Amino acid sequence: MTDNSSGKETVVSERAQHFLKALIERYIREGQPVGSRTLAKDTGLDLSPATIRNVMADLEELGLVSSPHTSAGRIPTITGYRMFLDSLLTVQDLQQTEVERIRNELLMGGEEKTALLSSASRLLSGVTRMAGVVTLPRRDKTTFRQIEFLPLSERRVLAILVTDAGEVHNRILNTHREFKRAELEQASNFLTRFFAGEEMDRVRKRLLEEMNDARERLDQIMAQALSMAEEVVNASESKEDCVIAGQTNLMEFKELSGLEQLRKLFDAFTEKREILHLLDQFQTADGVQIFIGEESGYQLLNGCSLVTAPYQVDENIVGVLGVIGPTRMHYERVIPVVDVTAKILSAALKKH
Amino acid sequence: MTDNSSGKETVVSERAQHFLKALIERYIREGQPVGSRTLAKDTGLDLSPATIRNVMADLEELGLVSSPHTSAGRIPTITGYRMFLDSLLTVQDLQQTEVERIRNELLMGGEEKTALLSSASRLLSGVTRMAGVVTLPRRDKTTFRQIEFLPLSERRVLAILVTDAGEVHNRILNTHREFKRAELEQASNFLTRFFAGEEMDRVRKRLLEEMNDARERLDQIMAQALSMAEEVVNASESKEDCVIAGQTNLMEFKELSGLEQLRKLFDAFTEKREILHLLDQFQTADGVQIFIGEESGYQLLNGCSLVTAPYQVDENIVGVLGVIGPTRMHYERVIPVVDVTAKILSAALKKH
DNA sequence: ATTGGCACTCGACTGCCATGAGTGCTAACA
DNA sequence: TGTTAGCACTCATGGCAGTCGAGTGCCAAT
Repeated sequence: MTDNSSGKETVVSERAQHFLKALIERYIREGQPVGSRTLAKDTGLDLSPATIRNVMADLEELGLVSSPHTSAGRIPTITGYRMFLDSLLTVQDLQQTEVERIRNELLMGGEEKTALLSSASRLLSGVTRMAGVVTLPRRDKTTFRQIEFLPLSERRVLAILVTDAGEVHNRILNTHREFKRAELEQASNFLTRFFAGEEMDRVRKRLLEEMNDARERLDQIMAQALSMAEEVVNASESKEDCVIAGQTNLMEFKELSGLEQLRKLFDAFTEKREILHLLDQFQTADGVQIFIGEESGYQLLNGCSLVTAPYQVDENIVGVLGVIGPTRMHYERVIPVVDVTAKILSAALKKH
Repeated sequence: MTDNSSGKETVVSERAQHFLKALIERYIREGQPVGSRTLAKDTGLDLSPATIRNVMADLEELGLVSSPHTSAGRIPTITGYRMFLDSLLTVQDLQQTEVERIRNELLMGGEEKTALLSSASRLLSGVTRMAGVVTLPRRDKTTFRQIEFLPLSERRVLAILVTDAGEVHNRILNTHREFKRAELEQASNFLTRFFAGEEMDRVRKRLLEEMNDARERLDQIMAQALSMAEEVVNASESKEDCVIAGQTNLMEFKELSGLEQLRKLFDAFTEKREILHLLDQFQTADGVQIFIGEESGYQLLNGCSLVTAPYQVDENIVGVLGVIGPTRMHYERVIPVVDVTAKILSAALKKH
């Protein structure tokens, strides 16, 4: 009995996989434990419930499904989901018309970068009826393009920093003395020439070095220009890094309905830092990635899954976008949506 | 029987008011219908429950309280709350130490305007454990201070608009031809001199007039400068108008726990437009205002109240801040907090 | 290998009853 | 006349027992 016709112990037989797939698909649709009878009807082969039960017992032993209590049907476990996602799932591509619809909606809000990104987030949440999330390109990967100082009033100077992604940061500086317009212009020119094209984190580092240098040379004007630059560069850093839309969609799902659970999730969304940290991990891989909440330590994502895809500008991956929803989600639909959105977004950012 | 000793029909006797107050205070604490026995113990006077019942019957007839079903205690109605808030409520001032704590926390995030406002919002939500909300000063009440154009690359110009509140708006413009730095500077100077000190909506109007004018005079450069200015002025308008923090706190309150209800509320928070519209109504009055959800048509605020106070910069009311929470909230605590926060914020903005 | 049958388990639902909190009303009392 | 005590009534709540149905595990038959 130990050595069976076509399957060793630890390998899941062809047929068992088939059932696992059917079970998960059914469970995703209905959200309730699925029993042997329903499963028997669901799958094409006509087998009796009893047969199914045997297979189920096997699957349970392998840890792919489990029953919440003795006389309920089976539900997939995390590892069951994992297997499903890795090798069983079949995704059909989107209709061309739907791709068009996504493209249109994405570009509707204008072609400006930040508008595009928040459009993408809203779009994802709208189409999938879950929470859409988009990370903004990391600041330190962007490069310095230009810096300008403008006199506002005596002792107040407006510093403006432009990055090559077309982002503009500004900050009002209170200075010790009044600066003439010409002085400021000179400083702008110098700094711009000096740093243009460098990555922001390098700029930051070099600024500090140069400031030390200048202090030794007692070069007053230089020192002041540098310190002003440093202020605006630092200020440019601590901004929003992540756009999330459609959080409230998640309230619809009963499996996330524990208020406690939901609340933590929402708090995480407003804080964003943890979400961002999580998403960063997917920055590297290219293509759609799926992440099941429980797989990480983050228990606030229990019951959730994350479907992500990186997007790029000019061949470089600069950010990640995706969807957060209950683990029991319609992957076969969500995956292509995320995929396509990432591609369209990448294309739209290229033109820029 | 119709003409009673000291109270006409429609007037609430001194004593009845006392009981109403006790009842509401109790109800706010406990959240459950309060019956005659508990109320009898609660109030100082020692009267038997039976007496209380009589008074309650009167109050019910006047529409100030109601019982959810025949053998439950009484709960205040909207009009009951209104009377309570208008004439019965006694607020004690905050401890000096607490005022200090609020001041510190408010100023913690720096003294920049937007930082202050979002600090205020977070502060309110943190102290009251409900949702804090702050409207940003309306754009058209702010006045134009300065505009600048900077060349970015050929055909791309960065336009920067500074208002007297110290806000900076910027926008990248794609132009038809290349502009020299000197040209741009000239345009900046001209426009700044021309519009400085005007309110933004007037600026917008005059810009359009002048553009027509310029077209007639075939004044190329002027026309272009004006159209660039118009673009950035318009862009400056459609920004976030309202900061909300601590939404999730509202999930704690069982009276708002209907998922449907909560969801709508949260959606309104992310949309913000309706909330903003509502808050605008309190822009005028000065001092703490209390608004009970049901009193307006907005049914999404059913079960909620709004405690607001306007804040000012240099004697002019520029915005409103406050707290959204369940109608059953601790007004005697929330009111002074909102009041003090508004005052401190006003003071902090004055220095600016 | 697959199936039918049988006993068993468990959650969900139902009806029932006792309990207790609270009310309205009436009559008695100061 | 205002206050009180007492009584009958209502209703939500919680526990208990019973039923139903979905589902399982196992065993014997095909």
